[in-house]
Amino acid sequence: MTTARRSDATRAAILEAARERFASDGYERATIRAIARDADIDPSMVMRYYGNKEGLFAAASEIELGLPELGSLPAQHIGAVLVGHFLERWERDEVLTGMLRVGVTNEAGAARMQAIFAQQLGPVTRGVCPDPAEAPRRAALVASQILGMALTRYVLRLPPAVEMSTDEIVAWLGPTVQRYLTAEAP
Amino acid sequence: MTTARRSDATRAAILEAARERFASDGYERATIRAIARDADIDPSMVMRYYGNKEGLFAAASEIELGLPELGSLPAQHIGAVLVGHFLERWERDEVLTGMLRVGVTNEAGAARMQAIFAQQLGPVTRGVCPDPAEAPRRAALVASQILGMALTRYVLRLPPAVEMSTDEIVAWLGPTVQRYLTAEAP
DNA sequence: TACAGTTGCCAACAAGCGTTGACCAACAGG
DNA sequence: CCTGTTGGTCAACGCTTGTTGGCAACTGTA
Repeated sequence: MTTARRSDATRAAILEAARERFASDGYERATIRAIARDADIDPSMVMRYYGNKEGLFAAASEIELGLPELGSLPAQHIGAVLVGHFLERWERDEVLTGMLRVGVTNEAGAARMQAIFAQQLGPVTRGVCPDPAEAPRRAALVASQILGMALTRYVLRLPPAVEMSTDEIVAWLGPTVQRYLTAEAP
Repeated sequence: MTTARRSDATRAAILEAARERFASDGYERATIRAIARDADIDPSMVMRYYGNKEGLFAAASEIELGLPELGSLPAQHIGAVLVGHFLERWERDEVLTGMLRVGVTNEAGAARMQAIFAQQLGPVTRGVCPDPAEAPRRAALVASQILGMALTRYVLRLPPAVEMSTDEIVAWLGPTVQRYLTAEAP
């Protein structure tokens, strides 16, 4: 275990500012100088503590989806629970929106996104779909619908998608996700 | 009608190079200099013919989805036809992938995307969903699923999404889109 | 007190960006 | 022929970017 450093506060401030900037501006437009300004420190500190911009991004994009255990839930409600959980997670802060934004423009961001979904959504699906060998495919289908809603609602902001309530979205998307998870392959 | 100019070939070369660059690199990283290099002309020509970078983007992102008339189709196959059409359109060239990439990072790109879907997908849904007043919402739901699949398959390239055949995708997503279009509100 | 390590700021670097204006060659109409 | 328009090149501008190294201030140890 490493002992606390005096610069921990600075490191944390940088990381927080970086997350916000990456989230709202994407990788290219989130400049180190702007991040440093937000964190009220000198740009060179960012370099000292995170090496370079890519290192900063790697450090800033460690994300926990915090998915619930689905095994203990009534099987026919899994879809709705999952959709609701993602919506809640998405509206809590801008981290996931940022990840999406960066994943689209940046190769490293896309890789990070692949890893997050494979490691965190994959296991959840493995327990509930008919043929475990098909779990990755089911997970990808679920991801396509959930990321698609996130894209239209939080990034592109298509008006009808923005105006829907979370309950309505759950009611519409829940059965879709449910089917992707538990239905027999078509 | 405007008569042909000697510079039409140059204009077209710029536009084509711009579309490819915007598609593969996104708005920020697609530099005017790189576009000009691809088109084998001087960067200043881009400025002369398209004013500035935003003008070039606007000119390069006029997109025709070319959606079919759904009125004449068997009502229960609309979903599958729509999904298949989008997949085909998406794989034909990189224009839509580029639009997606730019729409995520750039305000003007997002606006353009809103317009395209409102003008081209909106009318299609209006004819087939139970309550015409709900058409925009239905269109947004359809867009969420179709754009979500495009995102995971063509931009993020999640392996399971890439490996699925177009037929499989149509079989999985078709019923979803069908339900978003024609089912009673949940 | 002296000294080494850490933390931070400052000024500068090279490179790349969008953009501009001067300048030349080819053409068109009189 | 001259003249004005069009198509195109070239060199430069002002600015921002990521990144670097030097230098001052602080902290903890001996």
